[in-house]
Amino acid sequence: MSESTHDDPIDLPRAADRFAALGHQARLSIVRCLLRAHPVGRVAGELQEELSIPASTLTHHLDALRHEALITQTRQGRFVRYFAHTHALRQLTEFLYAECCSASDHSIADHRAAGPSVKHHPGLPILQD
Amino acid sequence: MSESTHDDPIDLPRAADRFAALGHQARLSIVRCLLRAHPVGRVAGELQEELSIPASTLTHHLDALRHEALITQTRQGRFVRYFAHTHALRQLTEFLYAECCSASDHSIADHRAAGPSVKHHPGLPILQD
DNA sequence: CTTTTATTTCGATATTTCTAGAAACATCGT
DNA sequence: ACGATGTTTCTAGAAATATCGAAATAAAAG
Repeated sequence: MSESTHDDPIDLPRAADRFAALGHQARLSIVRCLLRAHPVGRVAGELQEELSIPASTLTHHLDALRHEALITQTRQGRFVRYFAHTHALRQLTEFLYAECCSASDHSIADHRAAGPSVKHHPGLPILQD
Repeated sequence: MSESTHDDPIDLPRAADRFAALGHQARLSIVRCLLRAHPVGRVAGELQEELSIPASTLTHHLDALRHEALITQTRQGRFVRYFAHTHALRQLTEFLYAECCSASDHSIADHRAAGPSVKHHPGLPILQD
């Protein structure tokens, strides 16, 4: 029990790149499929069938995910098996969660409450109610 | 204790669009800034100063985030104040986490170990070495 | 009502990303 | 060695996204 969720916190530019990698339907499908198949993984052909896209397009997306270290690959004979890189994915959720957990959900409901008012110097946006 | 984190689970195309919205350095910076400032929020001018980008570019990114419901806005006199939409952001982390939590971290370390062999029909991808 | 401040809209350009066929490469079975 | 199968590389056109100045809009201040 030494390795619960010990992180290297991820930096913002990297997080943005990784979010971008997930920001495509085909690639997010791949990642979800690999997470569900974890730790067995899936070979490229299986992914291709699941996604119904041309092989070259699939490879392109797999490269993009691999470049961001969100998945890994290994050759098994004629097949290439892909795996979700769960640690990298967890880092990503934690990037948001770290900031998000302390934020309670006031904002949406009471927008109006956010009141401007009480201005000091003109030009300085004060919040306060 | 009624409203812990009860979700509408988010569907994949929407999740992909939202990840894409986060997949840009400027926009991720905006979101992080708004989360840190939550629930006070930030007016556009404050965000612009923090990011050091032209106003029109900032608006463009704010529109993109708003279109994906990741942030909200409200006018306060001459100012427009922006807020993180924490629920939508949480949904997004949960989209990954839901699949990710059950996936323990075997894959990276023992790629080679990937599993049993026993090939049946040629053409069926079996794992194992 | 004119000016000043805050922000958005418009428009045009630059850049990146996506898509997918064809050809190449890798490995297995015979 | 040959043929079949699985996957990647190459290529190029199409589509989407990013950038930002200039003009337009909104609201307060003078």
